Amino acid sequence: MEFRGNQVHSPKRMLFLDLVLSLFRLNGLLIAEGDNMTEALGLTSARWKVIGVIALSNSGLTVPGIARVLGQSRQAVQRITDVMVTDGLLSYETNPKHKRSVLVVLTEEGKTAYQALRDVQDPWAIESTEDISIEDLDAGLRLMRRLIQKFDK
Amino acid sequence: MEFRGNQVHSPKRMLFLDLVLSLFRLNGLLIAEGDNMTEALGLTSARWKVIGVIALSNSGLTVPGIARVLGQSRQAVQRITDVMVTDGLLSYETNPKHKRSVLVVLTEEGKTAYQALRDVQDPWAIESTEDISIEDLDAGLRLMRRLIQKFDK
DNA sequence: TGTCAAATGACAACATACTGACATAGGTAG
DNA sequence: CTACCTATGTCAGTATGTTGTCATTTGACA
Repeated sequence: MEFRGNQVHSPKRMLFLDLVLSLFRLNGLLIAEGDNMTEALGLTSARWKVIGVIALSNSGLTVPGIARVLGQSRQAVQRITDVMVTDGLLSYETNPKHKRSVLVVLTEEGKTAYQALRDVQDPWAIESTEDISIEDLDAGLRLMRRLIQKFDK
Repeated sequence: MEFRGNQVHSPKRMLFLDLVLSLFRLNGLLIAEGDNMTEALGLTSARWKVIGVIALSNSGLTVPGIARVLGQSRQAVQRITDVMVTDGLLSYETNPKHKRSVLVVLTEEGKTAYQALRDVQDPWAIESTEDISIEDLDAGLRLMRRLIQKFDK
């Protein structure tokens, strides 16, 4: 077979693959940003993701529930939450709706950590978007949600 | 301290954090898509990322160079390329510009794998964007590039 | 009620990725 | 040319995340 490394690319296809590569790259950069930002708080990317999801939820969340929000396996979340319970950031509470699947809640220490997270995250979010219009952000968000809906089945 | 979980959020800040969370989610979904797509080819996400970067580069790439494109640590890329050399997909060639830092190139088997990757990736890219306009894709790409430039320092 | 598929917890094996540390090569300023 | 800083290869340790498996619980349905 001849190597067709220079074959013709459809513009739309190249655009989309560029988008995917950029998304991979930005994903890594954002995790690094978050890690740097929360380093002083003793948090890591895996931890502030979990804290964020729990803090934003109104009702109680189970481990598989957190995993569904984050799009990760329940085992990965379980491992993180176990460590965070040991560290005092989270606690497991009995779930009236399920005998085995407990609810994950923030302890007082966890709430303090979330507040500290907010205190660094808010200025960061403002600064990061200071020269980007709300319209551009909204368009980007809508595009990603369309793609998420397409792939999340 | 009182828990301020319901405090006021600035619209732009919420929009941006929504965008970040969606990006995390979409990142995971795209990797899963790629893994499913390339499962039959014996590739994994880490591998098709490396193959893609090498195939798209005109000049030779070193391990740290691939890492820079992908936004990953050189050690992580080194581990992947070592395995891929063992498996016959890649080979290391002497770098005229550097005594120790070799160039990573696709072997014939690697080129075949890239072609097989293209054969499944192209229809996927077309199908994934069939109801999205080029303008929307381009706007999303420009937004991500702006953010990448902001964080990549 | 009895049965069975789905959800969950628990454990294990593996893949991926980061950081730190140290030695060597390359490039540059003096 | 020397000294110094950066880039790179290499090894080690750790964190994160996936998949697979099995037992138990839940919920729906005949």
